[in-house]
Amino acid sequence: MNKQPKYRQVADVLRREIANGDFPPGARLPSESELQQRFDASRNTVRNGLSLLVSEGLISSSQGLGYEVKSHEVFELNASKFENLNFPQNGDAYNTNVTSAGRRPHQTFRVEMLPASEEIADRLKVTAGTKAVLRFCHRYVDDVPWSTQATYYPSWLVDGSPRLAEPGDIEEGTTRYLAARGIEQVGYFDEIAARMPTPEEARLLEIGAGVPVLLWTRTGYSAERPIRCTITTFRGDLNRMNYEIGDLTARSENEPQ
Amino acid sequence: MNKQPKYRQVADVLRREIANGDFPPGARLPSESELQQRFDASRNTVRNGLSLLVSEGLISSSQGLGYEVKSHEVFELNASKFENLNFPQNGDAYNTNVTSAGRRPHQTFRVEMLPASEEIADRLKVTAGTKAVLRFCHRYVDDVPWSTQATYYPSWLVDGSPRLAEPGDIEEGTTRYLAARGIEQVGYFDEIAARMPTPEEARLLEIGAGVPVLLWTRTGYSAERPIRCTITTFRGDLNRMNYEIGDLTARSENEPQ
DNA sequence: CTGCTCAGCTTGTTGGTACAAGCTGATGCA
DNA sequence: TGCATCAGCTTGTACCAACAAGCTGAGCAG
Repeated sequence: MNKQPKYRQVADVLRREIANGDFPPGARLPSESELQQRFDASRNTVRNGLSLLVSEGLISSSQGLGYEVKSHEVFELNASKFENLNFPQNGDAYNTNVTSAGRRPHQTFRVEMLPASEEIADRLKVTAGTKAVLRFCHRYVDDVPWSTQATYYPSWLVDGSPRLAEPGDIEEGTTRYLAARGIEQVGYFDEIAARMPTPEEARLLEIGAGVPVLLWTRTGYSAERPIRCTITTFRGDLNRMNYEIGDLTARSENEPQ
Repeated sequence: MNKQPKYRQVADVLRREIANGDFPPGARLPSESELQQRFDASRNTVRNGLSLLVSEGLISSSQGLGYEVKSHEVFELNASKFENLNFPQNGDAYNTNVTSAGRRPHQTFRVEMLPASEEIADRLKVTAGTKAVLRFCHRYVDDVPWSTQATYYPSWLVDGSPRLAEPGDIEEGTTRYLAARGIEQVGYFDEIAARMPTPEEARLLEIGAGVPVLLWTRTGYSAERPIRCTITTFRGDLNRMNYEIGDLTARSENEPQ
């Protein structure tokens, strides 16, 4: 007989009931005091069980309101379609993506110059501490924080393309602007990782407990060397990244059905 | 004056000290009772703070031992190089990948036939509930659980390629076996998501609290239709997925330096 | 009818206690 | 020497109590 601790039993029962649909997304769970009676446990024990489910990302709590079952409609991000010359700019892709989903995009933007961290310098193949230009974007969908995007450009590149270091949008898109100045991006290397958010990330993305962030690092290359590095953070529960590789005519043919 | 709750202060101070390097990866934190004295807080409060750091994936605890700062060496997974005819089988890629990193691969394997879930049926473009063959792999590196991989084949495909439904490896690789029977995989569609593990996943991957899983769903297509769907789960803290897109000669040229 | 206050619900924070259970090293016996 | 035991550390589980703070609806004052 493998006796589980009581707080785990509480979590297990509630988890199964949520999976069953007894508590559909958006529904409120019974209050802590009700659960105390139901499971004949102290408040702390019930809270321990509930906090397990919170950290699994299944439910969330708010003071005064109670515990609510989270819903998760995911947003699809087609990463293999971004940033070619015909469909040039990240910002554009974001705007069209969001707008075509019938939602409202909104972003804040800033530019700064700072020494490259080891991580960035490594990817840009420059010496750590070298100055780099950071173009930073904080994106919202329907006023809900969606992603942060930090793009770093090495200083040698900025010397010949000074508008990168100026605040404000580059209307034609950075990729096109660079191409016009002889810097053509011909390939990129993507890295995708997941982890729990830092407090800073949790604040920017308004992430509650139990929600990981997706980290997407894209390093763009010209034929000669790396020209930029973009680090994007997403809420893991609301986003999914897609890559199309090879011939997918079979997929797109059947899609409209 | 924005007074943070005491347990958050505890977490913030320790988090900064960990980031500072006061407690390097592998080091043990002071015990709960020491922290009680240092922060003049009750044991519950200290534990609350520590559990925050645990759920951020920064530290882990074990009964009798204490709290330890986690290290995270990541394993790189080049997803855009898998599964073409020259380098055919997932299993092969895993074995060579792991062996070339100087580590020891080990896997368990099983085959079963079961009705397709909605998720699988949708991707394989068959009716939900149709029979599908599941080939399931549980992979270890140096006896540490690394990933679970479930590949589903639609029954119409299995009819013409019966070895898929038989237990035991297909030596030449499933991709090559299928190609020999006229089913050529010409493209695939990848979806990558992150979330907190289910208890089942946490058990299989021996994941502690605060570690998300990376979910990699790859649907393979012939020129006509989807032929398989592979769902792989990884420990998010130990793995990173890579995609190479376009021309990356600049990257590989400089790599050996 | 409008708008405010407040009782009464909810969860959040902090303190306390007690015992269970896992680990380690010292002690002491054979 | 070698092995078993156990004291004394660690975290894990479970209980209790009290007050803070956020939310909602009832009910009262204007």
